[in-house]
Amino acid sequence: MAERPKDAEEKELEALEAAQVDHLGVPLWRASRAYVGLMMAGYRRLGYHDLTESHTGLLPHLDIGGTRITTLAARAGLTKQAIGQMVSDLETRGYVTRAPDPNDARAKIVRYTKKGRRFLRDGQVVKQELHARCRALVGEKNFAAFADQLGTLADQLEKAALD
Amino acid sequence: MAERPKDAEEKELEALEAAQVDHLGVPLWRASRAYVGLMMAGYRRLGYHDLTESHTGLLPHLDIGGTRITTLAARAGLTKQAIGQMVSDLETRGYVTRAPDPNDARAKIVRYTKKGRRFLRDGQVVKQELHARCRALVGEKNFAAFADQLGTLADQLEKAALD
DNA sequence: CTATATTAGTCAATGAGGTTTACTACTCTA
DNA sequence: TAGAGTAGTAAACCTCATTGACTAATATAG
Repeated sequence: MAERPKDAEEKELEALEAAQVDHLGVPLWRASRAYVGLMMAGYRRLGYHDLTESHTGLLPHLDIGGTRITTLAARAGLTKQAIGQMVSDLETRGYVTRAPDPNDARAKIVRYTKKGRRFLRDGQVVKQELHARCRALVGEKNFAAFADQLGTLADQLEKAALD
Repeated sequence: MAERPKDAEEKELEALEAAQVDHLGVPLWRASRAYVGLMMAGYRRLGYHDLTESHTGLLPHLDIGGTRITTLAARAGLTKQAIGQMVSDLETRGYVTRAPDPNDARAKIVRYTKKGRRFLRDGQVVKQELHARCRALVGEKNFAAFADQLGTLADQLEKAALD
């Protein structure tokens, strides 16, 4: 290995080393992770230690008037089984209740409890703080354009992912 | 419930409904998810069906000259146990090898196999395509600024997450 | 030149967050 | 009114990553 056995391979390695481009996926992922982390930290500071990321991701999809499992699944982009599990968790922890739908005996309606509504209210504060922080980081002037471009990117990439 | 029992609660609900702000976390998460999805789809189109997201996330951290498990863990922001598992997976699938470090008998050095280098090369193509796609979506003119702002946001949010 | 602390890596158990497959119960429609 | 479609549940499994406990090798303080 020390007496120059393969020049071709060496060249290949150098070429690979040079080609390491950093694509948009990296900052996108890092920003997303950090954002969620800060949100969870905010919730914990307010005393919500029993909620995981998936819980806090689900709750905003729940309408004030109550929502069906299937609807939640569609909104969150998950299977209804997954939502069913989360709802059970949240029920155990006292944030939501599951009641039969008077209009359809198959369906059940998930609703906030009082504790759930309190979380929702507190959550708004956390989100607004974080949003303001981002606004400051990006810069007041650029923020609107940035948010708009990010939104477009998310929309278009999701559309592209459907092939 | 139909004869106006609680005006206070009704008001509360209305207020909550109105307060649903959409924060930056949502598009950030959606864009990140879609991006990764498209990358994986690209890899699959090239015939890489045996690699998961975590594998493709790890490989770029591996230097051409080989890298220690601990170093990989630090770069990826994961525990060395987690990296150890992934490396074992990738070893089984034939993308990397694990060799003893001649300078430190405790350590092992993870290196690409020929198959691994081929993946790295193909991966560059996939990433470049996707990057170009994003560039077009955001707009040629705005792209540099956008990428820069996104990078800053990621950096700062990560720093903020350290408290 | 030991005694001790640190570092590299592994093993095993566990947990979070989902998925697929298979099923029951109800509703809608032809 | 029979059959297709829809709402939800149950169970088994998968991926990704964690914590805790451990071995072996190295570095360092006395």
